[in-house]
Amino acid sequence: MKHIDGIIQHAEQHCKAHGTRLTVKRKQVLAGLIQSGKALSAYELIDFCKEQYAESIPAMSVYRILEFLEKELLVHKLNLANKYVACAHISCDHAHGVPQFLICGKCSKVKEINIKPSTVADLQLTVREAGFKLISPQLEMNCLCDDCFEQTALRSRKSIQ
Amino acid sequence: MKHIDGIIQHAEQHCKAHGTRLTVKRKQVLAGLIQSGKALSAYELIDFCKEQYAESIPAMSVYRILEFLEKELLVHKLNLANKYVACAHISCDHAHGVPQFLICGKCSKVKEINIKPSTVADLQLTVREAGFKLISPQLEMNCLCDDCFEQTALRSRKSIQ
DNA sequence: ACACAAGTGATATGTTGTAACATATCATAG
DNA sequence: CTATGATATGTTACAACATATCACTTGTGT
Repeated sequence: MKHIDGIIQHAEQHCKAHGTRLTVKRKQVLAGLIQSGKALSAYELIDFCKEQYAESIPAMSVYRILEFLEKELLVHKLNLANKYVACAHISCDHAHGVPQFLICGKCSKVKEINIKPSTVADLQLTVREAGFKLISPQLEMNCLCDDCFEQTALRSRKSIQ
Repeated sequence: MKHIDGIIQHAEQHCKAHGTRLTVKRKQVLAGLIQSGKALSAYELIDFCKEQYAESIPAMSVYRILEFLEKELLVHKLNLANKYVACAHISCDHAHGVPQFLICGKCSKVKEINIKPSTVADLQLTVREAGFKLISPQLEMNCLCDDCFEQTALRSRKSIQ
């Protein structure tokens, strides 16, 4: 796909600017995540790469590569789902806000949105009052996307009959 | 401990009212969680019960029991940490608000607090606008508790010298 | 007492992630 | 152009968390 190539190129520039290298394997992993368009576990990503690129990447490497991509802010780890997803703003140059992830529990679709700063401030305050320090304000919420919601609604309507 | 016995008794009433049974094993698991006073993984809980009650409960049973206790709202699962924690409001009769969990990444201490309804409303709105349905508004955030924060601050001060 | 459902045990297996160490590749100074 | 160190990748083994399946026990209502 042309679109993905563009993103990859952009990512490569980004890495060069940071004095790091976006190697072939790293490109494959990143491209796999982008192409799949959803959150994948490390092992799902391995399978995906094997099918797409006939390239078998060992689990250990995938984890290291994901770690690298995370540091470069090209990928986010979803701790709730133990999955990884390409950053929604790879090709934007503007600074990222605090990401909030909505994870569809059925199809793993992920929507990355930005939390209203006032809401973040609210949460931060509550945390401080409770005697804790926030490590990362990244929020993750288990959801259903509207598509999957429709399907389950349909199914339950059927099962009633 | 007297205090725990009281909570257990309260939980038993709660179950009876729901037409479910708080069996011996279930009591042990719940009591273990309460007594430990922090979040435990299923396997940590097994060890804890073995030491405390000289009672070895197989992993499978513990998972089933935790699932039961979760349904009864006596225990919460912390998906971020893959751990389980006794509900902070077991002995209260008032309805629960939306729980927000602050999880200390160092010592697994967990503080269960309630989110301000207005903040919850904010989040819900954002989610709906993004085309998702919230399953459970439970929030979990990776934090450091003040104690652990102090310690790491101390250590880094030392290491500088 | 009997039948049925609920609860528990035992074993195997799946999934996610890391540790430890070996090898390969790249960049560049001699 | 090769020797060197730094970075990246491969291999194996295993730890931690979780579920599937089937068998056995116990408790409850009739």
